[in-house]
Amino acid sequence: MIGDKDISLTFAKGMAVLKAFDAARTHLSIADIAGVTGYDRAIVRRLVLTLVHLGYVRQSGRVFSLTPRVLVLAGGFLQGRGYGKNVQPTLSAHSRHLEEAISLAMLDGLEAVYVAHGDVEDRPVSIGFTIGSRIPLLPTAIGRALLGFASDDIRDGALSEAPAEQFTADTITDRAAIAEAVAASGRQGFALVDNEFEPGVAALAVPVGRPGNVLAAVGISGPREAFSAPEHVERARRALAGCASALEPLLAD
Amino acid sequence: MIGDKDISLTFAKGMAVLKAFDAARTHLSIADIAGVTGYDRAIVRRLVLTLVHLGYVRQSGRVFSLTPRVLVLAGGFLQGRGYGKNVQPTLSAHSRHLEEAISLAMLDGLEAVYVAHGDVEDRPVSIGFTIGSRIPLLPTAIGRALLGFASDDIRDGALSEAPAEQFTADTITDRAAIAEAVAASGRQGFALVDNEFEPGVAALAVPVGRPGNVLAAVGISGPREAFSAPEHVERARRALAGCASALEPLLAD
DNA sequence: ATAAAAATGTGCGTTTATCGCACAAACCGA
DNA sequence: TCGGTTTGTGCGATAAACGCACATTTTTAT
Repeated sequence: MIGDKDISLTFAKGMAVLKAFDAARTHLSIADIAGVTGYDRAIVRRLVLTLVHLGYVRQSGRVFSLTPRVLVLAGGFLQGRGYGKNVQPTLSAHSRHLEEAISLAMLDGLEAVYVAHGDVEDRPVSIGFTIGSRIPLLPTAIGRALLGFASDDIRDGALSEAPAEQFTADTITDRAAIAEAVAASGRQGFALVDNEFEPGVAALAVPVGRPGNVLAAVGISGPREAFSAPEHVERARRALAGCASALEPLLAD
Repeated sequence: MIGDKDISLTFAKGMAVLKAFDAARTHLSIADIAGVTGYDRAIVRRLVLTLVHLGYVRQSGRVFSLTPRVLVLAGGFLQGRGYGKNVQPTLSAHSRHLEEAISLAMLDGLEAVYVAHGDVEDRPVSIGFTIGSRIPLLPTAIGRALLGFASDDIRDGALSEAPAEQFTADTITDRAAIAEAVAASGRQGFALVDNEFEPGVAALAVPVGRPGNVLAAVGISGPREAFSAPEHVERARRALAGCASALEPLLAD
């Protein structure tokens, strides 16, 4: 465990300021950031000006916003693992073959993060996820696929601590019921979620990796009607499993 | 100008440590990071352990590497501007229509950064760029398209300070000649680069925005033979110009 | 247009966190 | 197994950061 003496408080505060800029908050004043982070206004001022100085944030009057330079930090992760050369083409090829846009996500604490995305023609845009989008674990197919193959401690931790928010009328929020759904996902090697996260939307996901060591999950989503035929679901499941197999060697460190 | 007293040195050091992880360096030891950043080993140790504590970096033995959580920082930029709902679908639709994978990049200091990417069937993967990939300005179509529409000070600064590296035998490295090519790009509203950045590859790019206020650039690349027919280039230019027009309102702050 | 409220800029004394060195311990490579 | 390299750690010194209060600027409401 990292001791207090090994933590740089100033750096941690700085990262909290950087993190204050998110999907819901793009243009923030010093007072806004102080509100979000809880830090004194003078602290926030120095830290955000440091980000401006480094080029990660721009200032327009009293309002600050992120610059594309923050993408370079993500590029450090994606480029370093050859995502552009290997993962993305694999995902794109399987998306075209399945004629569904396949997404790839990874566990990140008590949620998942979109890491890559295959594209296909004329797919309806739902929530509009991008690389870096956060996905709740408990009500989503990708989340349940990840947890179903996660190690015991990670799964149990998420099942007891991840937010169990009501997204639709059908969202299961009872943690015991979610645990059972996750266990079933683990046994059958896929997760199917119907109308629990996005109204009118179903999703199917398959883990990448092996039980106890989940690297990622791949999944598709669409109007729930598209998932009502069992043979269609089975065809999609097989295709996602094929995609997962192809991706596994590319994602192993 | 931000005064020294408004800069947090510790936070700036921390960001330098985070930035040490890049396309070429994914797994780094404390000694490696100290080498890359020039900071004392003890400083580096505290800062990288802070990143581990915050979940952006993982430690395996003596080696540290980025986690998917850094993508969430990028998500702050992408999600906040609706890239998933608006920019990406527009880029994808234009890519399918043109039957070429169109990339979107933005200026970032003395280089450009890939921000989004359209996908098409069976496109050869060249360098394997991803979101966050850095692109040199002087030898690339996207770079020249950006500079051709940039404000005078940005363009002149880049022309004198951006690296003028020799990527191929055909790379123009004479700054006066590059300046002329950039000026031509600005006048004609597009840049065409042939075999200057990737051997055997040509690229075409169009700026998004208006002269003096460039928001981004869109571009395609492929085997130079594909760009040899003037009517093909003109067709692609028109399509990219249409894509740029469609994207402009989406990218304006 | 004006006044009040809110936000920001700034200086600076105080405080705390960070620095950085040296030695011990652990790890790695030959 | 041993030597070289790297890392862990403690801790006194110091620099950086804190944080408060007042001045200034900006914004909002009337």
